[in-house]
Amino acid sequence: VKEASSGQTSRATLSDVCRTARLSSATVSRVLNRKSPVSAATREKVMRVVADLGYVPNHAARTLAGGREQMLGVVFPEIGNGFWAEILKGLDAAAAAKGFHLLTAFSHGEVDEQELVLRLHGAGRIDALIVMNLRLGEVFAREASRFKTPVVLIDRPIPGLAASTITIDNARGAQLAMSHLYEHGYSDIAILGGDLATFDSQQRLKGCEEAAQAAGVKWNPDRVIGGAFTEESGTAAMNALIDGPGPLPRAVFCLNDNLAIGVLSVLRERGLRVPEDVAVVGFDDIEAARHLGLTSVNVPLNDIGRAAAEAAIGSIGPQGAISSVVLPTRLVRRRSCGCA
Amino acid sequence: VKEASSGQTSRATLSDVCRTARLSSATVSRVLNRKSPVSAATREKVMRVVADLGYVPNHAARTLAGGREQMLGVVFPEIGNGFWAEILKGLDAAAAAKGFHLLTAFSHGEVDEQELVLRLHGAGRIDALIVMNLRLGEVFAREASRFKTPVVLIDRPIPGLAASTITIDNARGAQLAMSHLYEHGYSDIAILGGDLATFDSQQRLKGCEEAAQAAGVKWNPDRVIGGAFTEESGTAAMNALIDGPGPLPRAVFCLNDNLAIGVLSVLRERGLRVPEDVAVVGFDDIEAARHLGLTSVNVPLNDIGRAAAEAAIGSIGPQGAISSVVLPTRLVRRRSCGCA
DNA sequence: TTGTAAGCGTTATCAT
DNA sequence: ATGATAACGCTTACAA
Repeated sequence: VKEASSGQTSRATLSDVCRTARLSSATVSRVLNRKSPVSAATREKVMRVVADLGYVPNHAARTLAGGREQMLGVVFPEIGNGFWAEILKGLDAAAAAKGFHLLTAFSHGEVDEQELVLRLHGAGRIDALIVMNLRLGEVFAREASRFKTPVVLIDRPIPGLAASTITIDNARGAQLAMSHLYEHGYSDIAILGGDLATFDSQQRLKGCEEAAQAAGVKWNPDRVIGGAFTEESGTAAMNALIDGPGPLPRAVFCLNDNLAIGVLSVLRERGLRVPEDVAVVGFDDIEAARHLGLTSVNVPLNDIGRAAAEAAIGSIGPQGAISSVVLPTRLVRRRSCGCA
Repeated sequence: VKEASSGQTSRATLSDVCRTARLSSATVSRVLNRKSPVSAATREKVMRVVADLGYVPNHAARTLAGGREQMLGVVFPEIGNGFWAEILKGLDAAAAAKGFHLLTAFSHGEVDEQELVLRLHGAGRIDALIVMNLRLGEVFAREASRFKTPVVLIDRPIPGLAASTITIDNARGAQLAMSHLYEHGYSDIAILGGDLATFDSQQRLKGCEEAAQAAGVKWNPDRVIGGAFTEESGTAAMNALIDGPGPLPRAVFCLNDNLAIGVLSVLRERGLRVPEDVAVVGFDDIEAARHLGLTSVNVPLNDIGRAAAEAAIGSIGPQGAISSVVLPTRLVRRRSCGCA
């Protein structure tokens, strides 16, 4: 064992192993990489020396010599609901299972986002890139499509970018929520959304409409209220609903839980009971939903991460293939909709 | 621009730049690394060619040639309260500001933990390692102290490991909480903890005792109840408190918010009002605290991340130094303690 | 100020 | 089955 002046172990190298084992680098490399012909005796000797010396292959050298980075780049938006935390766990589990590491980064705005993506790519630090919910436009998509590094999109496809995508069944989730509300006997349901032009919004709205048709209820676009996907937007919309000229809806379906949290607080402050006066259902099933007894559409975050990692790893190399998976959503029933 | 058969851009290399600019690799490298003497004209020419070719230095080669990885390893416990999410953001911001990337990994249990730490080290993929709240024992510490890679500990120091540490002022936080409760006029306060042998627990308990002394209240160790740092443990303890022979405490200070959440739910179910019948204060100020109106001791997660990244980066290389910082905690007052 | 050349630690292609 | 040896793309003394 070599000792540096500081007294710390300086890494053993391949040639240290070669010297000690009296073998060539080729042979040692072969046993280390489980490549073709090596005698059992040689293999054993090498393994012993490796263990003795505490040798661990240098990653940079390996990569440079043609290997893979064994690393997945992951870019999350800095802002946002914090979904990425649970997704990241799923990513990690799946990546670790296949010997991959995660290089995570947060983007701050669109410019930063592009720079980040380009930089991760360019330096060749990653074998594949996973990006979530970003604002990357089509111009960027065209540029990105020239990358050698495969890309996995979480949340929505980007037109013009040949990338794997992991999405959830937004329409089905919304449909489940609305159908459940109809089953409770509520027919006048207001729908609170954020930016209605969003991919997610569009899909969820489609699900709402399908549920209405299935329930034989006339679809009323006037009951759909846009805004932002925030708590504040929820309180504003609910206040408007109460103070406005129209009748108070019997139920409110919020296109995400943040909106629902805002709605719930308005309802409580103004003395309206949930679900007796107004029933409320959210979307996303964030942790707060549990604490508030909010019925909500669950999004399988962990599975999303897992699927993303698998898609990413599966798309690496010449054998790699683009894939896209849609994960199921399900309704979690709590107090706010009228269930026990 | 070279084109691979697939039609994708294959990365330009240093020598491509050299050839195009009619300069030597040394010169180009110098301008790229802002090293000593290069004429303005040369610099400009190189920069133009670099831009033209879309050249980005290959990271593996750079590292192999003696550079740094520019990468911080981050190991979080897979289980746990999800604190790491916010901490990670702080880490990312501080690391990105200094041109470092983050290699994140989750540990599953103690064995996996050690293996993970050793592997990240061994492969030489990281310049420093940041670990949070792990169960690494002293045996491991002795081994780890021989690493060349510096280590930063988040949450608590490990005896025998020369590492930088980022901790919070647990004692002060608990003291603030208890003092506030005393100020409200409550003198009979129960303290709910998890594992009381924990570093955090010990410090928080010390703070409680100090607050009692400062308030002139006799410190009663019998009012300290151990268990686990979970919601379930909180409900169990609160039920015991209600059903037990002793008097119902006027206030409960929970050593973390999970416990407090359990307490709150018991109180609601059993018709006891908060804070009129029993006041409750938690510790950690997790997001649920806001939704529940729970007064709690805030932990500056983002700052922890930032401090950890800075400590890590500051400890790299021969100039590196071990540092340890204690971050302040503060009380966030909401309904549950008796404040508006 | 710029160029030459020797590594850095692996992998992989030849021979042997 | 094993051994030379040439890449891989970059940094950095040392020369010029």
